Amino acid sequence: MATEYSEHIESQDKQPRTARGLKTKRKLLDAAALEFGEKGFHEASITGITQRAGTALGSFYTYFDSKDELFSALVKDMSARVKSHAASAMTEWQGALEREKLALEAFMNFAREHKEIYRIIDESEFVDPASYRLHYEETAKRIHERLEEGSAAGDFRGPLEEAHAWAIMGMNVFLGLRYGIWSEEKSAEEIAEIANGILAKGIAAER
Amino acid sequence: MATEYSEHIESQDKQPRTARGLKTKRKLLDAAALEFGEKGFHEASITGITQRAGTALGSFYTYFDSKDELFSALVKDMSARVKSHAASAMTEWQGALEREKLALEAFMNFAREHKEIYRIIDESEFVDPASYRLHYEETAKRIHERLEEGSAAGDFRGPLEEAHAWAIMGMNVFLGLRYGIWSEEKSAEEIAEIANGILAKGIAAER
DNA sequence: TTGAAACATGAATCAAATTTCAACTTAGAA
DNA sequence: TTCTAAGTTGAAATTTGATTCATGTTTCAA
Repeated sequence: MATEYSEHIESQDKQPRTARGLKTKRKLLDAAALEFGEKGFHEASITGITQRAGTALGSFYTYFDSKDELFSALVKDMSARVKSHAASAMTEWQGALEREKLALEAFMNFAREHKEIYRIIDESEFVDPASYRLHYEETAKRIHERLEEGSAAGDFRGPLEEAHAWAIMGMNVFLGLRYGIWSEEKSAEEIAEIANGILAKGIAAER
Repeated sequence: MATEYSEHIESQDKQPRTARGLKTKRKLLDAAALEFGEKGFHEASITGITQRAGTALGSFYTYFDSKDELFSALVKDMSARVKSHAASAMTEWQGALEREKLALEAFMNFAREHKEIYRIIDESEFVDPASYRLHYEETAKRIHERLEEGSAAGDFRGPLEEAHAWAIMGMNVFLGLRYGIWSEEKSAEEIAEIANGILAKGIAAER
């Protein structure tokens, strides 16, 4: 074993060692989020990224091994951001049902404010499938945990399976695309209320 | 006006004029569906497509103007196929709720049998956004019409809006991805039943 | 203050596809 | 049977953008 610590963490990208380097890497990351969000992975170019960042083309390779590696890093970063944003929005809730409403509302607002994040995660299905899958599997797992908690608390009927979580996640993602990204004709609250109505009582006529 | 009919339908690709040509174009289309489905748009190559089709590289350009144009044609074709498959599966139904179940079940089975179609439509979000949008807007419209019909028949509560249709579509698409494309651990019927349970009565505890 | 490591630069290199094209073959109407 | 339009072929031209690298500059610990 080597005596140095953390020396061979493979695929860890080239870390900056000075304040200047850190700043440059940050600029590249931010520029890349914009460029990828605007143009998509393939239309985006390293040239475009470095131009936005205001650095030389070559500087890109001081911090990243390749275009793919950068995209991958970005997806993981965005995924974490979505997660943490949702979590922080679900602090104040009365019941499990209301919590789901807050989750969707937060997601919708986040999508509106960060359309580039939505697009990057979505495109990872084709550019970095493993990250895409991980993102949605983890998201589904969190939803499923909330559902089971809700069942235990008597708010939800049981048993609710993983598939219920995927159904809810799908609803949320498509509503986010349609009413968050494509148009903002309706408020996030309004949309969240509609989805919550489905979760509360379905769409069947009163018995 | 020209006397010939249908002479200047722009962007109509180069139509074959003999049986041989028709056959070649068909081979290219089928090969392309496989190639795009397997590798995705950017990893796919014209070379790969013509090799699969067993034609020369140059023959591709006898029938298509570009790789993009071919992809676009394919998306529209696949979109129509999904639509018609779903429609033909929804013939025998007792009530509006059951009809939605049949629709999802059909979609799941179709996704399993034609994973390449699922992928091509999904990737069109980035390669040919207009077609992607059209596909989902039309699908949502059809769902919405079914919902309104269900309300009128007294099966569904009213009023059900466009957003309800998008929510249902999102559920279906994500369940299709998770339990149709990624794994077939559960039967389509089982998954459709779970989703239908949500539509029937939501997930809240009994009042 | 100074020297070595870190960082910045952008022209040049490399790689990988798409698309073109001129020569050749086949289909099918007259 | 003949002749022309339709179709086929694959090597070569183009295009496009990622990646390399030799040179110059800046940082910062000693």
